[in-house]
Amino acid sequence: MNDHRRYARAIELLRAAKLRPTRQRMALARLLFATGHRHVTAETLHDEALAAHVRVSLATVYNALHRFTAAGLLREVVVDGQRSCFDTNTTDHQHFFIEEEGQLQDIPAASVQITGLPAPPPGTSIRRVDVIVRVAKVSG
Amino acid sequence: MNDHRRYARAIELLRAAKLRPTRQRMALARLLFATGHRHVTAETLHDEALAAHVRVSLATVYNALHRFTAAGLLREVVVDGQRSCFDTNTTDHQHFFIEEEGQLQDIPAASVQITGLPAPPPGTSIRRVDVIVRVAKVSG
DNA sequence: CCAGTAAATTAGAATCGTTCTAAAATATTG
DNA sequence: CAATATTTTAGAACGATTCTAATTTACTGG
Ligand SMILES: [Mn+2]
Ligand SMILES: [Mn+2]
Ligand SMILES: [Zn+2]
Ligand SMILES: [Zn+2]
Repeated sequence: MNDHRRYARAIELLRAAKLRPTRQRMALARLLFATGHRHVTAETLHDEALAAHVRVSLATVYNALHRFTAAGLLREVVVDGQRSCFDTNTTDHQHFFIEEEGQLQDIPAASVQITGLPAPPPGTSIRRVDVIVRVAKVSG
Repeated sequence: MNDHRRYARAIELLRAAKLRPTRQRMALARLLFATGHRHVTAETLHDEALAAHVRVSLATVYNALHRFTAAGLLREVVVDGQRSCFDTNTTDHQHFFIEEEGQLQDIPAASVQITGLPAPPPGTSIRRVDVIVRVAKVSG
């Protein structure tokens, strides 16, 4: 799926999710979906919007990220206890997390196999299996 | 294991980590290590201490959790972006996370196999592979 | 179009988990 | 015990996030 297609799909899904296509949401959707997969925090996206001369408040960025996530356009990735990270790649995949940089990097889902998972606790069902491979820089 | 023995073990662990065995640390170590493996947050441990009539500040609980972690007595588990969770089980293992309850449950490491991990990004090495199986309650 | 209504945006306050500060208390060493 | 280093602590500060309530914007039916 190319970028233009993804952006078109985002607008489509906004409508399907009954989210009004406001100036702010369109601009954020474009930043998020028009140039390949992204991992953003509320603050990085807000900074990016301001740099692109899109006037939008931080509160609206938070609102949009959560609405987009609820609509299935984004996925939240938990990497550290301090900030939320949002991923435009909603397909099944895992992440490298570079500790020094706080940077995420996708691992194609297909390459990783998880076997031998026991049954979930009684009365529950598996929603998602999150794999974070924490890596650190090495000298050399 | 009786009280006296537990005290001895707590002191031993703290000494090995070059941490002075203060009243607060001993009490927290006893709560953490004397009754099987635990998953705690700073706040749950603080509440527990107060309930056990151990006078200790929340700041000291945070300090202790971090010192214990640095000393290898605890491991930090990231489950959501809002709070830090500490695990007395420092062996290689994974977790079920019950979303409604915010509860962690151990998965024995031996049962799970992860294969097909690609090489880490250039200039980095793998520190740890975190697996969180997110489960939700189902009716029935 | 327009008016009426619902939804969204916003600045700023509030909240919450966590960390920091700096002063008092405690442990260790000699 | 004195001298020193470490620890504890209350409370302030912090940073990410959420909330509030007033304003603005989008939609709908006429
Ligand atoms: Mn959230
Ligand atoms: Mn926080
Ligand atoms: Zn990703
Ligand atoms: Zn565990």
